[in-house]
Amino acid sequence: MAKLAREQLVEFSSECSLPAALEVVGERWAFLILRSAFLGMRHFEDFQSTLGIARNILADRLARFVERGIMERRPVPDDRRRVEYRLTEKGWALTPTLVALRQWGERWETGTTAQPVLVDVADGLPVREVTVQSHDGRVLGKGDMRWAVEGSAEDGGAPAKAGA
Amino acid sequence: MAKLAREQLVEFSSECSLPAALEVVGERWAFLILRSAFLGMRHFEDFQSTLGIARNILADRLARFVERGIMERRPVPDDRRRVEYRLTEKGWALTPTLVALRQWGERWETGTTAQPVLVDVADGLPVREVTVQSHDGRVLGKGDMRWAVEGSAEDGGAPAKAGA
DNA sequence: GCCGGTAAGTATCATATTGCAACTCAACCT
DNA sequence: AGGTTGAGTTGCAATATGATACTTACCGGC
Repeated sequence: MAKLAREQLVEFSSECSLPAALEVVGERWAFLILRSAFLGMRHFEDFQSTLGIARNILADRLARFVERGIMERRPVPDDRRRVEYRLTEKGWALTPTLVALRQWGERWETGTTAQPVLVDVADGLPVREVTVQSHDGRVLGKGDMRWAVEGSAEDGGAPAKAGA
Repeated sequence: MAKLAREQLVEFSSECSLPAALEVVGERWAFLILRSAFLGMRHFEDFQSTLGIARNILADRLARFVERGIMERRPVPDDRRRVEYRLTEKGWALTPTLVALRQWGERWETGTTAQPVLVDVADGLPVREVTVQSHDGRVLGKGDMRWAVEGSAEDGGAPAKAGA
């Protein structure tokens, strides 16, 4: 990726949506709680006992998730002690992020593929590695992409319309 | 995604590589520092001034990144006060995660596409949305994937061996 | 309609992490 | 020499996290 001028970096820093995302999922435990939710967990006690997280922290995180629209909190009609936390569409939309992070950990940290594995329901085969791809689906490596500003065609390429 | 038995969830929790990944990039500031590095920043003062992070924390994060193999620290020969921090291959491998997170923030938090945008150097067009895909490249949505254990086919497949 | 137990939290206090500002210290610049 | 820059430390205040204990509402059996 080509270097940018320093002013552009500063600008990027201030208006990028990464900080916004991190405000929601950047705290300790956030991804781990989400992972449990992705796997089907829904109740306070389940999150608590499997993760070993302190109860007050868990309560705080769940409340924040609900507040930020990542999870929905709803009482269970059958048993009025129980409450269900379930992912909203916004929450499910974090799947690629979570999978990418896990795959990175497998490749570069643990070195092993852990169970269970995420597979395609259609054929039971494991999902692909999550990658950054061009508009037409080519997998892009480190040298194949660059940061571009607005409609500036930089090296003569087509005007970059909003998208990344 | 289909639900898993509770035992499987617990097992997953303990051996999944997500915690391993989070140990490296799960702290506050980690992704923001990485973002700056992806954009081409290399020096302590640049990270510090653009991010506004406390100097001691920055020093700590950079040292940890180096320790974990995400960045490489090397003195600049021309000016022996200066030090360069640059991403290793392992660090660059976090690109999909970072891009996925940023895209999520754009879609669900800020609602706008921020500058600069990541584009394909070949044609200058913005990269695709990062998605989870099947082995043959179909984009998989929430209902199109499930967690499966070992080489077990569909439901009731081979006995799920624990461990690994 | 009491009793032991479960579910989802709060409250309290100890420990860790972060943030801020000032300081060091070698190296460069003039 | 004297001032400045780059890359950090140091010391202390402000937050966040963690470990228990406690509370409240509810269930199911008797």
